[in-house]
Amino acid sequence: MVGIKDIAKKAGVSISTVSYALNGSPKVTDATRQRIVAIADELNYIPNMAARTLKTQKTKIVGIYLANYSGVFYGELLHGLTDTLLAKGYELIVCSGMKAHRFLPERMIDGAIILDRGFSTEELLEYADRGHKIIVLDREVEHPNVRQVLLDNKAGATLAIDYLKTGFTGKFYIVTGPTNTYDSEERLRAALSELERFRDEEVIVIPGDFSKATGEKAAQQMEREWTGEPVAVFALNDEMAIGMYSYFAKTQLVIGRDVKIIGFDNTEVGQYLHPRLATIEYSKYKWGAVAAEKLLKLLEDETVEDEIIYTSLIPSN
Amino acid sequence: MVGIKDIAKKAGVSISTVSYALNGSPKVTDATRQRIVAIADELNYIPNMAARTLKTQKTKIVGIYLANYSGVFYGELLHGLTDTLLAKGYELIVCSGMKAHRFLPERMIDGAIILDRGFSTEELLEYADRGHKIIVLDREVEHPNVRQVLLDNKAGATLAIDYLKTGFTGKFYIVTGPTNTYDSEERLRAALSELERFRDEEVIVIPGDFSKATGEKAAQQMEREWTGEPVAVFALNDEMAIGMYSYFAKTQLVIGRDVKIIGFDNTEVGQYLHPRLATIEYSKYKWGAVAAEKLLKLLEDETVEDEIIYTSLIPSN
DNA sequence: TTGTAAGCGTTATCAC
DNA sequence: GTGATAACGCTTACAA
Repeated sequence: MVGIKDIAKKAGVSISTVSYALNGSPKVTDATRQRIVAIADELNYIPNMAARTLKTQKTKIVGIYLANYSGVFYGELLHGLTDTLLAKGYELIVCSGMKAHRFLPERMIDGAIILDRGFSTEELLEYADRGHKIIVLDREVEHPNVRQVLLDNKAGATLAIDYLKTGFTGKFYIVTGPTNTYDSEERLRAALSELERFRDEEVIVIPGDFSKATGEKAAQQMEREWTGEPVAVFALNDEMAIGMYSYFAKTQLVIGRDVKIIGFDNTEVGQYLHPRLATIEYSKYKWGAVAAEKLLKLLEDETVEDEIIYTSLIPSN
Repeated sequence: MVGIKDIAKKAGVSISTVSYALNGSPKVTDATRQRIVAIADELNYIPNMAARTLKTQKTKIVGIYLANYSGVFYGELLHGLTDTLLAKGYELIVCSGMKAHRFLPERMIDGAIILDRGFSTEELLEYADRGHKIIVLDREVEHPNVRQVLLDNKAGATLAIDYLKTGFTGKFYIVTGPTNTYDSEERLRAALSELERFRDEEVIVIPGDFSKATGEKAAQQMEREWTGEPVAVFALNDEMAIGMYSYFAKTQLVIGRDVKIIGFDNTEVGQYLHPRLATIEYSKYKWGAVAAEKLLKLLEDETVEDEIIYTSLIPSN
């Protein structure tokens, strides 16, 4: 392996001069810098990041923790993240799995963005206490080293209920996400509170877990409980709504006529369903971009506020 | 930051003893090990990975390079990768963007898996020459430090053509991927050679780039060239086929009657289209699992063969 | 402007 | 079985 030592030898200067030259320090003349840089890439020099990190305690890498990799869902989010990180000289790595949690305390990454319920809030706070900077996308946390960029679930859920409500009277269903999930609980709370404004309605809450499978099970239950009257359902995410489409397709019940459905997230698949899945949309790109921006500011010790990502309605057709 | 030095002081032993104890060396008595381990997590000790890496030149991390994060496409692939890597004590990080290429020569990762045309073969060979181990998923490379795990595009494309051919006579279209892409070229070559077996057919090749947009443009061209006779089209990936669905939906031409389409990749969206998108399927999970397995063997200096991932047909309905 | 040298936190090679 | 101590490759005072 060729290091600055080799370059120094070949250039007839000391290693510190090489270091200065390569790091663009003004302490070195342009002439020597040019000479050193030339030698460096003639020798195919590549800096050893471990050595640099050991010294500087910074890696210029941030990690995003995702619960699972599935779904187009994350694509846009990651684009938003990388676009703003790369612009500031940072790299992004996507982490998953418990063992990768160590990246933070081991200082392999300078900061973390979390959208992963598998990362417990206690653990997260432990790292925050150690001084690590964190942005959470899936919970509320109060800590000087943690900021949150959350979806406006309340507004989204309210829009969803209002959508279902227009031109419809009858039984309401809500299919929830996993318990103790911020997004699910917020959406449920807001939906119920909006429904309360219309005292007369019956609402049945079916527990789900944001998976297609629980969407199908929920649809099955609705079929069982079918009375001949149309029903409206708010699936707290698109994934479950898609599961419901799959199930209803095999029954006599037709979506749009017997069952009115709305999801949440505006995943790609939804727009190809018949009829198009009504859903709550938000900019995943912006979500990522804002999260990255906040994290960078936090790393620079600037003052940072929490932020909300707004939502809007996409009706069916 | 607490390091082995602090533990040593508190335990009244030397740092080397602490290092031995923490790394499970047999050179230390169980008694002292227990004492040291106890002190270590009492002090909340976390090993510094930069220091260890600097010394050992190994990180136990492998990187996967993806061209873009979009699509459910990668979800399964990544699952296959992580499942087998974690089982062997390795971590996976997902890399994207040119700057992350440095992770390999900088030794931030022990090895790489590549599915990213942005990573040029020259660069790749340069790293391989430096001794880095690489698995490629998107090209053919001959090098002792590189192995390939490729799709059986030939079989897949042949299946696709045979599918289109059954019960159909008329004009054939093929919409390609970007030029110089292994998968696109292989599929095109195999498709054309299979079509040649039926001399009588006319085949029109439309250049695309695997994006939805070029699929739409191709569909537009087909509409323009429409003669009233049904046409069959092999879109070299699902993404473009989906774009074609979108376009044809706005025209008089109906898929299944006027246009027979098949894609490649079996992406999730395809199954929700009407009619279901015919496509060529393969196990993305297995693709990832095999790639990871090969890389690990390469890292252990075991002998490793290239491998092929088989494909099968999913018809429309 | 350049050189000397002291770390950064480990691991690993020696002695003891 | 345990303890000094020399690397690992780099950054950065401080000295020249």
